[in-house]
Amino acid sequence: MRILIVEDEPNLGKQLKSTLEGAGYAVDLSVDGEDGHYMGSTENYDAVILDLGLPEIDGLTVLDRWRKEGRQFPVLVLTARDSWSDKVAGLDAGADDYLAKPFQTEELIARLRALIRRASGNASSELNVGNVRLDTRSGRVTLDGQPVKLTAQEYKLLSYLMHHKGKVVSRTELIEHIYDQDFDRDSNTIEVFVTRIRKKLGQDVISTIRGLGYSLEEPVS
Amino acid sequence: MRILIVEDEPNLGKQLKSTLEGAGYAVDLSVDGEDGHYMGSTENYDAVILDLGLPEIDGLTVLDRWRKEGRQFPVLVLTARDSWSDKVAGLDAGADDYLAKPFQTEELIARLRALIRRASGNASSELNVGNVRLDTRSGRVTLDGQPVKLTAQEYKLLSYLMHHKGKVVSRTELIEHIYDQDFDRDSNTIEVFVTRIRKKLGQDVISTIRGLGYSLEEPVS
DNA sequence: GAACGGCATGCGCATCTTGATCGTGGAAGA
DNA sequence: TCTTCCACGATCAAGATGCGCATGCCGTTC
Repeated sequence: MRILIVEDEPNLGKQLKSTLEGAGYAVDLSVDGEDGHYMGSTENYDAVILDLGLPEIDGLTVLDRWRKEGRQFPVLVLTARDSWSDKVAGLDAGADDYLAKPFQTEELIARLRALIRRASGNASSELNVGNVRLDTRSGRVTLDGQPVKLTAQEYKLLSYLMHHKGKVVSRTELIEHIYDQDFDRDSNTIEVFVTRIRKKLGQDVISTIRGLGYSLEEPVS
Repeated sequence: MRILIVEDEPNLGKQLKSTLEGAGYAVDLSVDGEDGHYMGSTENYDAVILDLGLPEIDGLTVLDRWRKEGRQFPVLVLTARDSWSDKVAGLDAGADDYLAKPFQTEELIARLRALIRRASGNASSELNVGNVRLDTRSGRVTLDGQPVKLTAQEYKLLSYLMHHKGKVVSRTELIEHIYDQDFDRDSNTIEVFVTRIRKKLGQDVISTIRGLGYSLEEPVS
């Protein structure tokens, strides 16, 4: 899952970035509204964290532009404490959730998770495909109830596929969502991780559609 | 489905081409307006992606010429960001949709899909013929609700037929839309794939019209 | 130094293609 | 109407192609 943070205060921004990376997200950080807007328009994010108190362009303006451009990603807005007017304005402009500064990083992560879950149309924090279960809250994966140890990248890849189960996902799409900007597009890392996941969870979990991509949901032979 | 991209910036062009090929399209790429216009006039495309900011000939001119020549294919225009005048002019000149640069590849694909769908007169992303259903979004095919595994080429062929159900489609037309330029036209690949699809989906799905081609929609016996 | 992520290589096999052969529909003639 | 023949399409099998897989190594990080 790939996140964009638009936050003008460098320290807070960096801290958030590393916290979220620790939680298993691919994170891009933008320090002003202009650049942030551009990134959000260009790249594919699964969620955006947007500080309203930006210099240059106002956060609300950025949000508004995105929505006018048709960007669908869920946006979590950060506001100064007790700024009710900001909150209302933010929700009007198309924010999906909001959080008052200062906040606990844990709460941020929880809300983020909920946001992404809702956006992909899943009600619960557990995703099931076949005998594999993935809990987005705890970040745990089980096979037939038995815990399986996945590395960070393996988890990201599996998680994305499970959030889009049934859909045929191309390698390009996977790369765009698992890595942050600037990643060599012609390398076989995706294949390698698919192989490793299959070793841990069984061959049938991820099915290959030659020439198109990968898909969850066991193939009907 | 066969797409023409007219884009002067080589990197973006190549990237688009490979992304769209990954999504299952046959793609021709042209790097200048003159050549692009020629290709569009000569070959049969299901959709065209046209950058307005071309050197030599302006993209609008190209579009205008095509329309004057009676070319009907849907055109998706790429414009510089926030260039409203370009947008208006493009739509006036006969563009079917427009997308501001920079854009997300996924959005491009979604719009392209919608364009092709609309052009073939379908409202939804699901195409139904008899007991066969094809979902263009997820790239899946079901027979009586049961998923059927098709290879990339089989899918392309079936998809084209389903987008033109009822119409008699000649073998030449199929070849032109499933492969990109430079493909040996006298071979019996089409017949082979028709046979294979029939094996997977049933004999009656594709009916043969001798001397003319193939058609979906069960024959009236 | 252990674990993980990324990269390169060679191999195997699914898929595509081709050519050859078989089957069949339809026109023409009796 | 029936028969014959021809051409077009269907099917099959073998060969070529290239995609995806596995493996091992190296650099980096913790």
